[in-house]
Formats: sequence, C-alpha cells, structure tokens
Amino acid sequence: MARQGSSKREAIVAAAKALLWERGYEATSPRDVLARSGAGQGSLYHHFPGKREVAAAALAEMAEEEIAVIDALFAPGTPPLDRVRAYLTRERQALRGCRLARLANEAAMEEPSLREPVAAYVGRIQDCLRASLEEAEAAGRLLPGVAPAGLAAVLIAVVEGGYVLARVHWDEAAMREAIDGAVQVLGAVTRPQA
Amino acid sequence: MARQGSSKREAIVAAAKALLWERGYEATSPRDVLARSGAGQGSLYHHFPGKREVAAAALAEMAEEEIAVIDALFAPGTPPLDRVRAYLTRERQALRGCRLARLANEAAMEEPSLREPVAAYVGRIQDCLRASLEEAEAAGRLLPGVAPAGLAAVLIAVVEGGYVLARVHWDEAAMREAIDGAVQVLGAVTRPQA
DNA sequence: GTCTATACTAAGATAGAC
DNA sequence: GTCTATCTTAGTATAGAC
Repeated sequence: MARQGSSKREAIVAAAKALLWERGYEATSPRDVLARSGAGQGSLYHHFPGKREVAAAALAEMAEEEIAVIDALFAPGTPPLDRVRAYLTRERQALRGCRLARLANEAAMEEPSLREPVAAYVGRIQDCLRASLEEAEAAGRLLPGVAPAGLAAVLIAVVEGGYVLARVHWDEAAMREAIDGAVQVLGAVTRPQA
Repeated sequence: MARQGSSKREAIVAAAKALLWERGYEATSPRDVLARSGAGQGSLYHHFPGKREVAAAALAEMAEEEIAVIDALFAPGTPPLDRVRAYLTRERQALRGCRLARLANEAAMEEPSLREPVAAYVGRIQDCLRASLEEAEAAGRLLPGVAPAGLAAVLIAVVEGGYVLARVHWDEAAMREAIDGAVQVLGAVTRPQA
C-alpha cells in the first residue's frame, strides 16, 4: 500500500539497491541489508515477507530510474543515429557490470518478480534502438540488407556482452574495444546524410 | 601433482564442473559437490585446500575442453568468413548461459585462479575471430573502415550478450535475434569473393 | 513501526578413525 | 585416500516487547 512514510522501509530498499548492484542477489543476505540500512530485523519482516520481495522492490526502483535515463537519451531532438551513438558511448563503470542485467545468470531470474524489471530495462533499450534505427532507415541512411530490428539486437547485445568481457578480463578496455567496434560497424552500415 | 589416480578426486571435479554451469560459484556449496560426486567430506579436503581450489580445477578443465572445440571450429580448411559464421551460428543452450562466462558477475572473478580460465576461453575466441577476419581483410573481403580487431570484439560481445538477453527475457529467441543480426551485419560489411 | 532476542538450517572447514 | 562426526559462523526467518 503506502509507497511513502516508514523511513526504515525506504532505508531497507535503498540498501538493497546498492547491495544488489555490488554483489548480486544470492550473495546479498538480509543481514547485509539490515546492517547497511541501519534497520533492525523486525523492520524488514514487517514491511516485506522476505528477501525476495525486498529484492523485487529494489529492482523495480532501479529499473524505473534507469529507464528514465534511457528515455532521456533517446528523446527526439537529435538525429536518430546520433541518439544510437550517444547510447553506445555513454559513460559506464564496466567493471561493476550492468546495474540490472548483472543478475542475468542468477537462479533468481527464474522468479518473474525479479526477472521482469531487468527484462523491462533491456527491452526498453532495444525498443529505443530499433525505433531510432527505423527512423534512420526511413531516411534512407541504412545500407540495404541491414534490418533495424536485427541491428538493434546486435547493439544491446554488444553493450551487455561488453560488460561481461570487462569483468572476465578484469579490464575496462575490453568493453571499450567492443563499443568502439560497434560504433565503427554502425558507421559502415549507414551512409552520410543525403 | 598427480593428475591421475584417485577416483574420488575426479568425481569431485566432475561434479563441480556440472554444478558451476548449473548454479555458478556462490550458489554451489562443497556439500552439493560431495552429494553429487558421492564422495565424503574428507576426500574433498584431502585433495583440495577448499572450495575455491575445487572450482579452479573444474574451470581449468572446462576451459581446456571448450578451447579445444573452438580450435576445431576455427581450424583452417574452410574460408575464413565461413569459420566466423560457423562460430556465430553454432548450437547453444541459450538459457543455460555460457559455460564459462556465466560466472562473469560473481565476486569470484576477482580471484585470478578462477577468472583466468574464463578469460582464456573468451580471449581465445576473440583471437580466433580476429585472425579469421584479418585473413578475410587480406583477401580484400572487408569493407574499408571496418577493422578486424574491432569486428572481432563486437562478435564475441554479441554472443556473450546474447546469452544475457536470453536469460533476462527467459527466451532463447532473444539470443537468436542478436546472432542473426550479427550474421546480417557481417554480410553487410564484407563483399563476395572476388 | 521498530527493536532485540531467538531459532533453525546450511555453508565451509577440521578431526581423527579406518 | 576415504570415511563419519563435529565445529563455527552466516543465512533466513520468527517471537514478542516497546
């Protein structure tokens, strides 16, 4: 019910948001959340049935925040291919992993309440990419044989895969190389404004 | 030392290999490994100092196996761009995640003995892709402005990112779309054999 | 709504017999 | 080399006072 009030509920969710990004779901315990939030045992189990629901609330907030950032990035006003490039090259903390999709490989993804915010976030990015690329295609800027939907799928995959590369090589440059390559490929499959 | 003998050691490592793919590192306990392997407590701690070293041994074997598959895929004999396409379109169990890189977002990746097999695997793929693309470039098959190294980084990122997309959407098709897009993009930035 | 105290199970590792 | 028994701490949740 109440989305406001209860300072401890907010503190708990805020702590969960931080810990889910830092450590993921499995590796975050209710004790960790309580310690970081300054709340006592009772507060958590008063506001939530258990750990899963705390995480679901935290992920929902994170998705909402990040989707707002995406929507701002893709707002009309700049040319469509510039929006795509702006998304690709936005600043990222590669070694921390994607704030939401870092949970992709946890068993928690089989739980819809946890998976859905993550899916909504990456799905929204892919939708925005596709819409921009369709706009570019309509303006005759895409090489024939390059479908906007396929290219959008490639680009979101490159970004999420770039995080993976950075983590396994423990080197931000591994992600940069993939992103730079994607920008080059994007340039190769588009043509300058007529 | 001994790489042979001790049936229980092998059973323990085999069980760890299966569990690491299924559940990841954090979510796999020594008890799970013992239960699946049929070994007792003492066997594990006789052969290994602890959980981390079991996982390191398992990951080393997994990397060795998977690198052998990659090397076979990229063996000379077929034209370079066919090798690249064969890698992209090889059969995968998208929802299970990458056998090695599924660990990318675990805290365990800060441990070199666990990270290195994973990095060696994805690094080898990227090297094979780059070598094939350089060969294609030398044959004049790459569009100008497309660097082999950048394209190789894009393609490994698409595959690893494709696994992420499949998991978060809980849908194999999400990965297929990214892979199909990559094949199309590859077609668009190359030209038919002269 | 919030707290402390408590309970129960699992994680990870050790001890010591065979 | 392998086993069972044991130990210690953390994960997750409940009870009940304030």
